[in-house]
Amino acid sequence: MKQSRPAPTLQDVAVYAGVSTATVSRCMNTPAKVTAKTRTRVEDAIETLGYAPNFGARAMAAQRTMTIGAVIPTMENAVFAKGLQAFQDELRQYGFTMLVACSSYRPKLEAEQIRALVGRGADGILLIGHERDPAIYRFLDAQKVPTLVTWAFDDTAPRPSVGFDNRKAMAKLAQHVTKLDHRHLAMITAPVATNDRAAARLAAVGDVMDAEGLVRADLFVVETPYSIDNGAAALDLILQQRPETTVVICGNDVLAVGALRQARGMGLSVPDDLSITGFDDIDLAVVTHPLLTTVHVPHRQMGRAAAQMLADMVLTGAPATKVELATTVKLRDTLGYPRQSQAAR
Amino acid sequence: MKQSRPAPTLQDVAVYAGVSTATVSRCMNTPAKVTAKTRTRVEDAIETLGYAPNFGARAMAAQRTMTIGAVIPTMENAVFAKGLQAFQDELRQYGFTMLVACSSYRPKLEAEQIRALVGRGADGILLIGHERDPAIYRFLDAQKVPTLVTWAFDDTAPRPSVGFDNRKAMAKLAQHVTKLDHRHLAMITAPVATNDRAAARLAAVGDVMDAEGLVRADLFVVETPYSIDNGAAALDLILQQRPETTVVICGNDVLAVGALRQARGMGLSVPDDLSITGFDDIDLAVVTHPLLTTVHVPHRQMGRAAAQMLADMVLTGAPATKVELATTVKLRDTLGYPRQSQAAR
DNA sequence: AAGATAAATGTAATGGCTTACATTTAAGAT
DNA sequence: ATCTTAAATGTAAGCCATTACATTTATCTT
Repeated sequence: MKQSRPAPTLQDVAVYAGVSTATVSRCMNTPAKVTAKTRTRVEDAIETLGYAPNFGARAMAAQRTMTIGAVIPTMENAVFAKGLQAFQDELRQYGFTMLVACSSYRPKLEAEQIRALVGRGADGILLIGHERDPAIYRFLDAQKVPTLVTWAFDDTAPRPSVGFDNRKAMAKLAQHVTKLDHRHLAMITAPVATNDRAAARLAAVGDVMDAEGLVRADLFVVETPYSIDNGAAALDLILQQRPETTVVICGNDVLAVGALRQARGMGLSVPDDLSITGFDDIDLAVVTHPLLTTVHVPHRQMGRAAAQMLADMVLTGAPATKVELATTVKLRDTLGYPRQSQAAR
Repeated sequence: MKQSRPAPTLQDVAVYAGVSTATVSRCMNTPAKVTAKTRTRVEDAIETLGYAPNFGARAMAAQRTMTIGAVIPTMENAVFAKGLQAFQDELRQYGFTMLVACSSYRPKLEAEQIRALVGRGADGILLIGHERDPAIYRFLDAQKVPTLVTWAFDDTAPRPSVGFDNRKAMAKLAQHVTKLDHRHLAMITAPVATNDRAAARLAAVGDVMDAEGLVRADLFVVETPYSIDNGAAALDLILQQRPETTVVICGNDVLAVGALRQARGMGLSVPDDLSITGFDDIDLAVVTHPLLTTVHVPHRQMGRAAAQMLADMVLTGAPATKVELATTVKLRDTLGYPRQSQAAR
């Protein structure tokens, strides 16, 4: 068991190299302050002893960890994976290391993980979406850990954030839909209770319906967790309950792809018999047939921008700001005119 | 800056609650040993002060972190994301926390990250693939950190591992290919230099060619990094250089999907004009048209099994073992007879 | 009600590293 | 050669939670 582990310490290295612990420490942190000769001697000692600095001790002594924590809902969602990869790559430029935790969309778990990350000495925290128990924000404030919210942009929220306005973005797409004269809309969305991005996208569709003289309450909504199969099942349900539906707006590409598969499996032609739209513009969207109409989100850019901002906040105590990134509607091949009004073409 | 951070300590909590630090510590670690009354008092203090235990100090004092480190090539690859998610979920059952780092297929970076993870007190390490600088294994041994290799299985390797035999798995698929009478094969693979899984898959195709009386050296190979676009470009190159090619075996699904897109974009019918196969069986594979013939890898199962094994190794010092998981060839719609011999159908 | 025993709590040493400050060594000036 | 001054190195205090051991308090016997 671990107890028996006699890992070499700074002390051991110092003795082996015949210098003081301070010198060894300097070799690792401020090499310029050490003679080349002693440095090589120390480096050799480190190598032969197989020494690795004890991070806990270092964090405690230095009061700084050069670590940023990120809590995302899940790694399985390609959008987070992509954004996070960019975030990490950029962070490395600043000398930071990233720690990830996944909350599986469970608020309790998220709170726990935030605490764990802070306890681990994270110098800054990256969070997805604004909405969470105020106690968490209070905690973060008490700990004075700079926190950045991403994947969402909300002018009214008090926190710094780098993201896009989910409501605006989805509204843009929904406008395209209504402009094509669709009157019977349905939506497949991720569960909105613990996901403010999903909720915003759903609300956006309602907004547009209102504006276009449709009845918001007429929108048929199916909530289901993120997966291709669930998207397919949801479409099935929609067609059963509301066969008059002409367009299915999906809260994300994965659900849309599932819906698309199901529609085609049922012998429907997309978009001639039924239109389907997605959101995120992940790789999936450009390999389906027909190509998915969706909303492009600049995941990479978002990750990179978030890294720069958070690094700044931590390093220079930079003031909190809000950055809004633009999304673009990608009109591809799954959105067309509703079948009733095809003559209007 | 961080320096000014007066985060509450155990001491602060103890004072606030009017007890000793030991009692506070016990409240958190062995609540049964504390009176309900004092416990609530302490918990209140923790809540109001916004206290979070300092992980570094805890690790140092307890000599154990309940943390497992994982180093994967990249999060952007869905297979790792999926496996890792399962790994993490299972790990939580045992009370462990997972730390992830991404090496971007750069051996130097991987070594660095392994060191960092060990320094962070990881009680165990999960690695992808066997092949790496022996110095790393020596280091891990010196530190006595249980290490598990996954995503690969190799009887001859001395380390414990949970995975599948990439060579065998690809050979099974290649046999299906040759059985269909393809004689002009090409392969699109990830760069093999720092990726033993990719190398094994490539080697497997050669093995089968040899066994079938083909000339291994005739296999036209294109190495390119993981991305849909790269897969597309590679197909283009193949068709330019070896127009007689009848089947393109891809090292993974992402490359295959790119190749598929390109083939169809060039007006080729798949599989009538050209066969294409993938590897991994990720979501992408079942949304393309036609459906991708590929090798199914039990990512989730692998993640779960790895978690159990590694947790055991850490907790009970369980002896190192090797577990081989089975893969299955998914014959879907992108593999058919070569065009020359269509008459043979 | 006294004594024995168990439960609850407290005391203080410990772990590995960084860094302010003290000291030694080397380089440069005359 | 001698004295300044700067560079290199050393000394030792502190960061914070855990836990063995000591002490106090509560519970149970008889």
